[in-house]
Amino acid sequence: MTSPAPLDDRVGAMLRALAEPRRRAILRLVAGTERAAGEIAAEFDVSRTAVSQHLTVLKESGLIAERREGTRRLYRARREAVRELQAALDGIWSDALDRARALVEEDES
Amino acid sequence: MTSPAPLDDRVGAMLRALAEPRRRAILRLVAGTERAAGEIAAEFDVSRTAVSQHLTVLKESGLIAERREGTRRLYRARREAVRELQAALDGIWSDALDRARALVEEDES
DNA sequence: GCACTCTGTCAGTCGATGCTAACGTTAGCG
DNA sequence: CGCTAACGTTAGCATCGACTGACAGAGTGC
Repeated sequence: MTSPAPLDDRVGAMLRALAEPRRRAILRLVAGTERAAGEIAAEFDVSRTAVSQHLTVLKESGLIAERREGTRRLYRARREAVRELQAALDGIWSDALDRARALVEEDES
Repeated sequence: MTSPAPLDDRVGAMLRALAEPRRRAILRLVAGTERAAGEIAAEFDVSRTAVSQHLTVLKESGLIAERREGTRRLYRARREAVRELQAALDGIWSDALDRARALVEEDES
């Protein structure tokens, strides 16, 4: 499977990563185009350190992938991860249906 | 339109709201079934105050709707809001395509 | 009006997190 | 090997956000 860690953990990690505006901007930047860390950092008014930390968070959430090439590190957005997140959002309602069914059974007992 | 506030602000508010595990649990709880505030609070081991604040955050993000009935306040998840969020996530890549096109034009100049 | 219920709001505490500055690490070049 | 470039990592600081306890308000029944 694609889930070495529990699914809700990974979804939570992605949502926490996306909660930060700057991380969303970074994700948009590496969507479709692979970019190097310094290249990304140059786009923002914060230190490279801060951007590097954001990249770490995004990477650990699975939203971006890292590839090394010499001293450079290239990043790209993982669309599959976003799809997984979108599916999990749908799951909110299917879980709700399960609970509704359970309630009905309780009433019938 | 459905957007009195800029779209990215609303998306950001939703993501920030969903970043909190307890708020996700609350959202699941009111997905499909309308529930009262106290009823929701009873499901968790935190004070009603905390739950009330979570409900406020969720409401301001647009993820849930509030309806008053007597002294009670009933909450339900707004699936439309989640759909809007999912669409915004897709938008990450369409924006990327726009940028890619712009880059091509630059190269051609 | 009085009491009781259901709920939101305010003030204050404490841990989480985003930031900067200084340092460590790895790859390539002479 | 020495030097530089491109990164990540650590320590320390400031702000944010989740929580609790005490209080306030609106609705219902007596």
